[in-house]
Amino acid sequence: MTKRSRQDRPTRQAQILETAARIFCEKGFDKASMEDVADAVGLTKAGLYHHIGSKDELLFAIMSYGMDLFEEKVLNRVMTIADPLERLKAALRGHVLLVIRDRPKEVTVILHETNALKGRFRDRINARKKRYIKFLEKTFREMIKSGAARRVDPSAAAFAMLGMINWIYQWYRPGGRLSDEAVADALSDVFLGGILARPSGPA
Amino acid sequence: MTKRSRQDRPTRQAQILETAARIFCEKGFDKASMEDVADAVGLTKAGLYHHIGSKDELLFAIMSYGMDLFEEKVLNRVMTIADPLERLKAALRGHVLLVIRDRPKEVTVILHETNALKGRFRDRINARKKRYIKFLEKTFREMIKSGAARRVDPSAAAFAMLGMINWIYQWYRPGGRLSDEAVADALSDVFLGGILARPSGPA
DNA sequence: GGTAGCCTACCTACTGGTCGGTAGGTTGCA
DNA sequence: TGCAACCTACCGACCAGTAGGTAGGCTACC
Repeated sequence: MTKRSRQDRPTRQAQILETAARIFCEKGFDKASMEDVADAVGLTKAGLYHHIGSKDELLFAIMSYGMDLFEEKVLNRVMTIADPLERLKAALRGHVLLVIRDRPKEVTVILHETNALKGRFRDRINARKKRYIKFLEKTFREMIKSGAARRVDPSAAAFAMLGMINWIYQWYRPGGRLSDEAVADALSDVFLGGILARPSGPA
Repeated sequence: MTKRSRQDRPTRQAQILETAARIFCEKGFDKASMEDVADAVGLTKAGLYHHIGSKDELLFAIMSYGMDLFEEKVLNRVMTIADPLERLKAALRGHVLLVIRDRPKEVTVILHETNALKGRFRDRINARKKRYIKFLEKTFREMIKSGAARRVDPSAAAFAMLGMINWIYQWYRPGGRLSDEAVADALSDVFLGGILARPSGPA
């Protein structure tokens, strides 16, 4: 699969991945034709197929790269934090900032084209997603045990957080009223502290 | 566009909508062919086209019906509640229960095929979505003013809530560990009260 | 240093199949 | 008779993928 060149061509494979991610993101996997991708890379369709095995395989490669990005930039960096509260805060903020500031098309493709992948490809991506969910659930359980969190349902909390974050790409556009940091702050604030005023005591 | 029959055939149109919604939901709009829909309805493709104008028009009709459902069963019922806290609670619970218990395929199609619609069709659906967002933002502002809510950003809170709810269809499967009511309770709890135990006092 | 052999990276031209949509005919009920 | 509700048969467009060729570079050996 991954062709290697000494160093005269470290680009092509990466360039194809990046370009295809952008196009799948813009037009959708089904509506984007391989000719669209080939044109954008500056190849013919047959030339493109010299580098990749199939459209499905290309999609899988994009998603795998997206998961690599997420795990490298978020999950792996926070997993080792001992205190569950700090771990959650870091994951929450890191995840939001990843999708809001870096906006990797590869991650958006993961979110929007879940059903486009089939069989083993799909299973492998889903397994990596599940790993993150388990991580969140475990963190919530530890927070509850340590008294840092209320007795919320860990699974529901995990999916609520994921929903909040994974929906961002549907509405957030850079250059809006709220800055990247402001959005990250606001969403963290809502998720951690909820909407309601404290039932009693000072604000 | 919408053909009308006196009342001998109130079924066909509705049957087509419902069936097409199911199929678009299962296979995705792009991958579902009009022959798939026609077969499922028990017609040929040409027979199906006797009732509808185009595939896009069919998708628009499905989404419009989905918005009708949502507005009738949720938005219109809670809009008149005077107290903003009770209004929000009712909207939150009603919305979650709609997507979790009734699971109208039409609503799922709205969420998953946003980009499939183009031009005026898209604008009309988006306008109805925007109306709901404005409603939520206004409710949050009233809650803050009345002291029922913390000083969260109303827009961010609205999108956080929408993300949480609109993501449900990605993970919730009936018959799981949590009942419909339990999921509605858990998500309401997380969103209203947040994750943290009584905080020491954030800004 | 020349050349044979081979390889990577592409290209042109095509296939088999699918899909949205339609023209024009048939059927059966009012 | 007239019209709604279908059908058969088809079109043109497009698409994933491929067969088979070529240009140019690297390597090995003389």
